[in-house]
Amino acid sequence: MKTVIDQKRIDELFARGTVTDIFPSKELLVKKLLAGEKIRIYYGLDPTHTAIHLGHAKNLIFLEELRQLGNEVIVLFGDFTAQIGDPTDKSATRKSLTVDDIAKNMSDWLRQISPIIDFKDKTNPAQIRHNSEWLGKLSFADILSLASNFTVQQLIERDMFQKRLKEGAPIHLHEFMYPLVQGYDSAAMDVDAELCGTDQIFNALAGRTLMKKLKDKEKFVIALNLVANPVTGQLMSKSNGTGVFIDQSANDLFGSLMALPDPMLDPLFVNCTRIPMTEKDSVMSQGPRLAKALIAKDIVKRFHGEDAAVSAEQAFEATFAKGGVPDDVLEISLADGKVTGASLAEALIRAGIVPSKTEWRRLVTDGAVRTEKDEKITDPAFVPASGTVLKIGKRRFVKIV
RNA sequence: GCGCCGUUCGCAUAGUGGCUAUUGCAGCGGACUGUAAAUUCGCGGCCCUCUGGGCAUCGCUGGUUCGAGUCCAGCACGGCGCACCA
Repeated sequence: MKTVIDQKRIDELFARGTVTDIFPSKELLVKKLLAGEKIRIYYGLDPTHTAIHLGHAKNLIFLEELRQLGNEVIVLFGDFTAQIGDPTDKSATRKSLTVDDIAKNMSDWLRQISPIIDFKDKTNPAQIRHNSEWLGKLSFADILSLASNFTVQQLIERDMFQKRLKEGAPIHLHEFMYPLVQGYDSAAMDVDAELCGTDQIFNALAGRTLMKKLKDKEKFVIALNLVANPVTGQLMSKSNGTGVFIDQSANDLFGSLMALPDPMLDPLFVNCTRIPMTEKDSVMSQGPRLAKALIAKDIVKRFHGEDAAVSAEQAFEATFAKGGVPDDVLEISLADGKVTGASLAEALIRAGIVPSKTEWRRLVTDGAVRTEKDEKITDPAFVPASGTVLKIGKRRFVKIV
């Protein structure tokens, strides 16, 4: 496939604000793209867990755009590196994963990212590679020879290592070598460029160094920002409750996006949508709630399609703005045998709605349980009639059948 | 191998042998809202016949004690330092 020389689109892509830094320079890269030169670029993922949030996904969205422009894009699964564990942002050593864990994570990731990046395009599909393919073959002599390209002084400069040294925390030798190992990926695939988050710049630059030495080639490094709350500085992540995970139904995804704090609007618009920047002011001027809905719809559309996005918005309106009940309520049945006061709690536990009977009692006592008609349930041993719809808190709904 | 230190909730932290194991973040629920933020009030192992009661719980196993997260011994895991080897 030939590349697409679309200056407007290329400019928009690099001007959105999602790109933080480009090595050696943005001008050189853009010049290359505008000249119609096809670049081979990869984005690496370490399949250390299964939860992917928008902060990761938006990098893949960026990669997909480069693919659509006719470039050769590679999604690299770090199945080998995942076994080592990247020390980035970890004060302690990450525990090693088993080969089985990694395989499971990878198939899960692939399923989750398929909607946003096209692996099946007829003329220019995104490729999938695994770094065990080449890293697993290196002999000890190869590794030593690779290592000779770096000095301890270069590697130890990394913030993370400095921090650990200061704290007297351990730095294992295999962690120390991580940038080197990751850097070798670039050389093995003979890429022209690497896409990464700003937290990975150190590693990506190690790859740049290796490319220069081994292949005498200037590898570009495109560093994309990390999605963070501009007010609190919190990154999107599970531990601080700001992560939006992509493995959700259209309705849930829409809901998760609406629940984000307002300061996230800007980063979401810039990184996760492709609404033209020229329209940003008019979107934002509608007020945070409407702007958020618009952004949420655009994001849901990417994962689930236009129709699902529209109906997700409608369902959201009906359920939460008007206090209704969603269409797709989970249906549960009480005990097969004799129905007792404990039947409801047991059925809820079976369905995974509540973790224990004690927790159920607590919810009832707190006034969190009500019927469709907004009648509060106050008795934990309440026996609902068939057909009753129960609301537990704001977002748990069940129908008794 | 020797010495020192550590292991308490998802994460982080406190805990002079004493009854109910602290606090923060994250979480859940209520109020107010826009399922926003901020605020505010409440929850916090499990189970029951529920104004009450029972069983658990501080890495593991044993011990001392009327009583152990706390003291002792052993073990496991982790860290730091030293030594040995090279």
